[in-house]
Amino acid sequence: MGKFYVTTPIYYVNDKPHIGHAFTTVAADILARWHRLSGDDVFFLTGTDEHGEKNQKAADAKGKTPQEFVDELAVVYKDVWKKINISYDAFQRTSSATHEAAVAEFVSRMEKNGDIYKGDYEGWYCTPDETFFTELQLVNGKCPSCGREVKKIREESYFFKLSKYQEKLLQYYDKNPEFLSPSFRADEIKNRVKDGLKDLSITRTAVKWAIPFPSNKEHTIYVWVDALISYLSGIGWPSGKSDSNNDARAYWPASVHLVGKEINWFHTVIWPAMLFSAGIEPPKKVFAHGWWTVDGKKMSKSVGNVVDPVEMADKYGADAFRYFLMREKPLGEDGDFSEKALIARINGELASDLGNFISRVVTLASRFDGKIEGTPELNVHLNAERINALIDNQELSVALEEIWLFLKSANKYVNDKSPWDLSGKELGNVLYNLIEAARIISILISPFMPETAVKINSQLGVHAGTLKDCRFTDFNGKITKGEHLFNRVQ
RNA sequence: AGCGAGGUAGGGUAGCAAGGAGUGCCCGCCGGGCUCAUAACCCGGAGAUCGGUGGUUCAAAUCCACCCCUCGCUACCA
Repeated sequence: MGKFYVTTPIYYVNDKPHIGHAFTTVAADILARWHRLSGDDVFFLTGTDEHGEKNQKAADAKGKTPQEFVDELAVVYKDVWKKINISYDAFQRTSSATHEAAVAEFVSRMEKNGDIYKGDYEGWYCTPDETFFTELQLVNGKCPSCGREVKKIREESYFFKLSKYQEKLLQYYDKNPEFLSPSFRADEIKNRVKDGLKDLSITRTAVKWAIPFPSNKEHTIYVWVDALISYLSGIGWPSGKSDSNNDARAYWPASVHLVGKEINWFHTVIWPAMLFSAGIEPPKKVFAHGWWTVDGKKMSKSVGNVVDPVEMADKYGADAFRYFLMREKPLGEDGDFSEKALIARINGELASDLGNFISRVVTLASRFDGKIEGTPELNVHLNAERINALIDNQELSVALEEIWLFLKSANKYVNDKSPWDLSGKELGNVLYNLIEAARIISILISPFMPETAVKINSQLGVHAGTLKDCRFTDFNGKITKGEHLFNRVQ
């Protein structure tokens, strides 16, 4: 029984959550729930990244203070997570007082370590887009997003000596091969680090809605540096006080940061280097997940194909949506979302395989007036260790596949045994195997589909079990036929 | 351009590091079985020059070389 600390990125609150946010957060939720089932001491952190010029401008436009503005947006996130049953332990906001204190302390430690110096930041600025670009990003010397002229801007900035940590990072990667996950991302990062690291500009003078730089209040701290430190401030670092009233400092180093592949660089290079500088151990693993396309196209506001998790949960149920996200593609890979594919999985796997199985088993058992007992026979098809190992390795879609193999073997067992032709002890034995299989399946799917697990348990008349209960034992429940778990979508 | 990932029946995937008959899974299609169940469940079948060319080998989806195609990343006012 170990400690398990999992994080989602803290999301930039410029818009409401879409399927991408939901995907990361559901995956983290399942890892957290699974580790709770296995008896681990779990802490699950999510939150919102609330500083930056964009929020400042958006707030101005609405005649609100930035704080009022982000207060409203943070609630939107919390509501969505509630809707899809996210069981986070703390929700960290970068505009909170405890976070700001943590950032100031962290940056001061970096400075004491001699890793911060004053210099000039130089970049190409596109005035209409209000965005900075690097030399490399420019397309034919023009703005890469709108194609218009850009101008060179130079301003005073404090820099972090990222370059100093090149060797130390490479050593850390080699000693901790799991840190760069999935493995196919490792070479990508290593090669780029080997090519050399440039020092990082970590303060700004133009952004006011941000955390002040402690030793020069004319400057504010670059939002990414600010945001990364939330993984520490969210568990109460350094004071023991946190916004969740929970001193959880002992959970560090994090077991796994779940991040999108677009922000892998920040988490696997900049963040561990910052931690080295502040004298803190890096996280054990950063897992970069893939992206969703929608109906084969890139998801974007202008195309109008952004998938709203709340709409999906309303239409198909939170469990079905969660199941689809985890089953359709491996966490690390890209994949495609479509309602057609979602409906296919609901009808084929949730209604037909799972729902129908529970239905037929509960009906058979509820008509039986003998004692449901016997000898385990179906247990040979259950591979709980493998499922556990797969989830430990973030292979959630394969884990579901493995659970479904067990489910399918149970469905086959019904046909092979033809319990409708049996009676007495013989029937009691078949029902025993089926009911126990149903009870174990309910435990195994509970992290993925918590609402469904509750429904199955209530039909079987048993309490929610843990991973220890995933074995064939005596059945002591009371069967009550209930509603269908999932209805077919026409 | 550099770096990385990928191209396997109609669609989607696993297999590739440690070569051994195209082996597996899901959907779809065709045929059969069953009647407990949500027209569901179970069984069988058809369908693939494993992106292309060349090489290594007794043997290549798997190793090597070259080529074609698809996709991602390329960092700093997110």
